[in-house]
Formats: sequence, C-alpha cells, structure tokens
Amino acid sequence: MKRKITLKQIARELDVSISTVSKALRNSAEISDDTKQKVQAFAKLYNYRPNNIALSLKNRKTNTIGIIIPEIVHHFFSKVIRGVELVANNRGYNVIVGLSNESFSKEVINMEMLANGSIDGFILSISKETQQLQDYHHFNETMSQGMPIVMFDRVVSDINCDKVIVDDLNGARNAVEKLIKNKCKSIALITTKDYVSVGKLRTQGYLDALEKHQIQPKAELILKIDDTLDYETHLEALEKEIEQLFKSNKNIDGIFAVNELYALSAMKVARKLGLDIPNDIQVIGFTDGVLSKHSTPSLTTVSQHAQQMGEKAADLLINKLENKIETEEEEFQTIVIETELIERESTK
Amino acid sequence: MKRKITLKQIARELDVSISTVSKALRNSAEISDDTKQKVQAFAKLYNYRPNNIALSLKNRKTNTIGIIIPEIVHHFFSKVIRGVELVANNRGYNVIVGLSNESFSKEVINMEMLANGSIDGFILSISKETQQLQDYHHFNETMSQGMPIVMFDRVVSDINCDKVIVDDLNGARNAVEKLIKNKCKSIALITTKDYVSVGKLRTQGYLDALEKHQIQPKAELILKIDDTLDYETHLEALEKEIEQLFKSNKNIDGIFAVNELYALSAMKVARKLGLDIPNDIQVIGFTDGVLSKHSTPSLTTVSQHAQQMGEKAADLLINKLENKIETEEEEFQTIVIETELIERESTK
DNA sequence: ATAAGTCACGAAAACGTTTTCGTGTTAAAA
DNA sequence: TTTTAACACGAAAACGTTTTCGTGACTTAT
Repeated sequence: MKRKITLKQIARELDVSISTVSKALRNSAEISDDTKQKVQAFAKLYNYRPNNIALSLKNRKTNTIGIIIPEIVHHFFSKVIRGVELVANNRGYNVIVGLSNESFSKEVINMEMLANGSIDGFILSISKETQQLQDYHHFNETMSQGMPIVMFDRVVSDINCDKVIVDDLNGARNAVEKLIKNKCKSIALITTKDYVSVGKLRTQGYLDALEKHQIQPKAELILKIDDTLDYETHLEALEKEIEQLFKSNKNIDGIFAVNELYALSAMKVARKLGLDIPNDIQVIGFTDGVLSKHSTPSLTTVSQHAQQMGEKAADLLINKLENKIETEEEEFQTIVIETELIERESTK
Repeated sequence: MKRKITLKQIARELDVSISTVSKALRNSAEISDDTKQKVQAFAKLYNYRPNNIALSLKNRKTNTIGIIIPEIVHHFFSKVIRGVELVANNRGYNVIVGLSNESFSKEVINMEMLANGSIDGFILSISKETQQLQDYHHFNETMSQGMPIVMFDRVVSDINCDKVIVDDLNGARNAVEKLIKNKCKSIALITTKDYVSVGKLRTQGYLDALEKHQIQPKAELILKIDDTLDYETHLEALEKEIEQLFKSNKNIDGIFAVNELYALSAMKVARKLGLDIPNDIQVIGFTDGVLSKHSTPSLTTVSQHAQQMGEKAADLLINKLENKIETEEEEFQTIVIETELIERESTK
C-alpha cells in the first residue's frame, strides 16, 4: 500500500527543491526545459496529483459546495441535487450533501459541521420545523461570516440572499383555471397547513383563480392536511379525510392537490366511490414525479422543473463565489422558475 | 463581513502564543486555569471553531466519505444515500456525492476528483457502462493508494473489497415460488440483458424456482429488455414488447419482473388487454419503490432494504477507516442483505 | 576586464492546526 | 542557601501546496 506521492518526495528523488518541482509541473518559465521534462515525466510515472486539502488550505477555497435538504428520498429534491451536481461538476466543484430530515436541530448541526471550512457556500431548502419555529439565526450567522447561501423552493423572505423559487402561485392558478375551463363547477382543494410557504402560495393561487372567474370559494371544499405526520405511513388517515370530503360534497367535479400523493389518494378514493376520472371528476396535482407519470390514469400535474432549479441555484452560488470582487453592497437575485402544466389522462 | 476567527487572531488579541490558545481550548493540563478561562471565554464570544481543512491536512484524515452512484433520481439509490448519511453523520463523517450517470468516464473522473485527498474512502455502485466494459483499473488504483472502497448492489467479483449486496437470487426465487404456490402455471419473466449483474442473478433465481418445482422454462416466456435505453423515455417501446409477449403467449398467468417499471408496464398492458389482476394474472416486481406502493392495484414486490444497505456500507467503510491498525493481510467482508417479499394486491 | 543582465533554481513564508520539546520562573526539598 | 521539581508557557515542526524574493552562475555588452 503505497501512499500518494507528494511534491516533497519528487523533490527528494530528483534532488531538486520543492519549489522547482511545483514550478516545473505548472510549466513555469523560470524552470529550464530539461528540468521540466525530467520532473513532468517522473510525476506522470508516479501519477502525481496535487493534494486537494493542501490546496484548499492554501487558497482558502475548497471548491466544494454544500447542499442541505429536508429529505433525499423524494423525487423533487433528488432532481434538484442532480441539477446542482451537474453544473457544479462542470464548473469544477464537488457537492457535499446534508439531510435535515425536516428537523431544525439537524439543519443547524449540519450547517455548523460544514461551515467550518469544508465548503465555500450553501444551497439549501429549509426544513418544515425551521419554517414553524421561524428561527433563522444559523442562516444569518453563516452569511455574516462571508459564506454565501442560495435558498431554493422553501425560502424565507426575511433573509437576504439569492433565491430560486417556483412560481407556486401562478402554477396553482393555471391549474385551477384549467379545471374551470374544463367546465368544473365545484373544485376542491387539498392542501397543507399554512405554515408551509409553498402550500400557502398554492392555496392562494387556487383562490385567485376562483376569484378571477367569479366563483365563490367555499370553506368546506378546502381540505387542509396536517403534514407534520409522515404521510407515507399515514396513508389511510389521509384517504379517510379525503373520503369525508367527497361524501360531504357530492357535487365535487374537480380536484386540485398541492402534491402528488394527495392527488393520487384523491383518485384512489374517487375510484372507490365509483367515480370516473376524468369524466366525473378531473384531478390535477403538483410536482411532476414518477407517480404522476405512471399512475392510472396518469395524472395531469404542475411541473416545477426541479433539475433546472438545481442548476440555477448552483450557477448563482458559483457566480457569487467567483465574483467576490467585493462589489460591496452586494445584490441578491431571486430567480423564479416558471411552472408548466403537464396534461395527462386525469383531465379532459 | 467578518472572516472566521483563527487561533492566531485569538493569540494576538490575548497576547499569548498560538500553542497556548490551542492547548487552552483543548483543556490541556499544561495551561493554568486562569489562562484557560480567559481563552475559552474569548473563543466562545467570537464563536471560534477549528478550521476543518487545516485539521484534515494535519491529521491526514478528512472525516468525509465519498459515495458514487449511477443515478440519484432513483428511489433505491436515494434510500441508500439516506442510510449512508445517517450513520456517517452519527459517526462524525460528512458525505460527498458523485454521480456517474451510468457512464464509465464520469465514474473515473469523479473518483479521481475525490481521491486526491478530499475523502477518506469510497462507497459506490458501478455504472452500467463500467459493467459492460469490465474496466476496473480505477478501483484498483484507488485501493492501491490505501483508500478503501465499499461496493454495494452492483459489485464486481474480481475486485477485492468490502461489499454489501442484496440476495438477488433468493429474492427472485422466493418471488417466483410465491407465484407457483399461487397456482400460476405459466410464469413469464421480464428482465434485462445479462451484463447487468443483478439482472442476471434475478433471472437465475427465476430459473431455479422453476426447476425446483419441475417446471420446464420456456424461452418464449423470457423477455430481455435492452435497458441501455433510458426506459423513462422509451415507455411505449417497452409496452409494445410486453404486449407482444402477452399476445404470443395467451396462457400467461404470472409475471415476475426484475424492476418496478417493468412490472407496472406489464400491469398496464394486461389491463389494456382486458385481463384482471390478480385473478387472471398475478404480478410481482423487484425493488420496493413509491410506484409499487401507490400503483393500482398495488404491487407485490421484493424489497431490498436499500436504507439498510447504505447503513451497512457506511459502517463497513468507517470501521475499516478507524481500524487501520494495519492488520496486514486485510480481510474483506461481503454482507448479504436478505430480501423481503412484500405482498400487496397484485397477487392473491 | 568590469558592469549589467539573464537564467535557473532554492529558501522561506503562508494557509490553520496540533504536538513535541525546550525554557524561564517559582515553589519545595535538601 | 543551593538543588530539584513542578508549573506555565512559547518556539518550531509538520501536514502539502504556491508564490515571492533572493542569489549564484553565466552571458552579453561596454
């Protein structure tokens, strides 16, 4: 088991100084062609590669970015990671991931773990718990130490940093307008409790669409799910609630759900109640994941372009890292990614 | 924008030496209580945290592990990552991800990028292209430099390293036996081309089960899909092939598919042909992803315990890293994760 | 023959730690 | 009073780089 070779070893072996080796490898004009050739040949033979850690220390730059997300087993977030990884790699950066698991303390710990020199900047989407607690000190501290942050999807407006968000409001509005155009008269909304920023915006989009078409929103058509529960394990509870919604409102002919699972559950319940999709009820979901595509009937849904979000976020962060020309009074951007309604079988 | 504070700055500020500060913070007995208190208070005030990069350089240990996977937008792999992250974090390690995107060269590049000091060891699952090319020099080189590797799921038997694998053969056999016990007389197999190691093993499991029950395997019941195509985009092609299978073999009453998507497509085609699941045809898939759980009918499937695989892999790697007592003649383990048949609506 | 200039290289500092060893001061023991 | 021991701290090396600056040996021009 041979250790990785270092400049020092090459220098000793060739009986020159470390500086000479370093310069020779970087093709400095200071070094004679003879020596360069000798050194480069030797380095190649022993497969020399500069030690990244040493470079990071010297340059005070790690060329690594940290991404912290609430959950990785999730189509949306993994697509974002893919986007981040793609541009990060192309631009010479590595990506280190931290999972907050929707917990505030894990988010804080993860950030502290990485902020001590391991990375140059953060890309993150905040956890539900953080959204509830509204405790953002860790973001402020990190930024005050000169480490840039880019937030995506679940952002917090109080924090001044670059952001990449989905146009949740318009996405929702377009979806609901689609239902309205498709002659739905009684459109229900299945959403989350209001503290989830994106849930709130999508709810607002639903309301906007109704208002625009002079439809009176009815409270009994709005189902707010408590998603602090892990809904994967509380599937029946979810379905019960939806079934209740249907039974109390027999005239529902359209459903807009703020995520895939709610939409799928709605379809399942509808089928159970003998309703045909899309003839009796039309359904639109949010987030273009695998479920939407492969369900039967396949689900019309609002795509968020997750990968593109990741790409934008990474570009934003790396631009900031590389333009540290101390612009003073830095300016922060918010990039809005437009949604796209992907029409499938669950709507007419 | 204040930079992170360093030992040197604290030392200058308090008019002591760097060594004294360092020792005081680590509560060394060499330092007087007075000085310790002074230093510790100051450090706390300025929120001092040792610079990770400097520590890594000094200790020749980064406390970071690299994981390289073919694809992150994939339920199985993201679950593995979650497992890795979980134990890595608990044991004080960070995780840095690289995506090979099923490409040999990206796999190599990613490994080289990380092997230069950024990480202490690898966890990886090899890309399809690497499996085809059978070029494993990058693994050997990495290991010969003293960097341990743990392979999971898609492993290569020629390489001597720790491994975590799924019992694909038995998982498949059990699934097919389940179909046999459920009175299926004509069981079809939908699998991949043979170079994918796991596909091969699952195919073998299918054959074993048939043989055990004295059923003659028929070539026309075995459909081998070329999955170098991205099947997400070639869905229709896939369905066409399956439809052909059904039409040429009208008596098929059981399907075993080596992944979720094949199984789902089979169900879709069956439904289209007017067949009832599970009464006319029973279906079992492999990999317990979201699709299996939320499809209608929900899919009986072979679960691989992906998260557990990730956990085991991480434990294996970290154990190796921390027991570098130079056991000489090191020994490598292969941990086999047993599968579990999760019965749902697609079987009787 | 001397001054000036070029060439090829080495010494050393720096990045931020930890740790070994040395040393001056004070207190205890002879 | 002198020797020894304990105490509290600092200097320096090391991890592996890059880069600035200095310098000796030539070469060229005066």
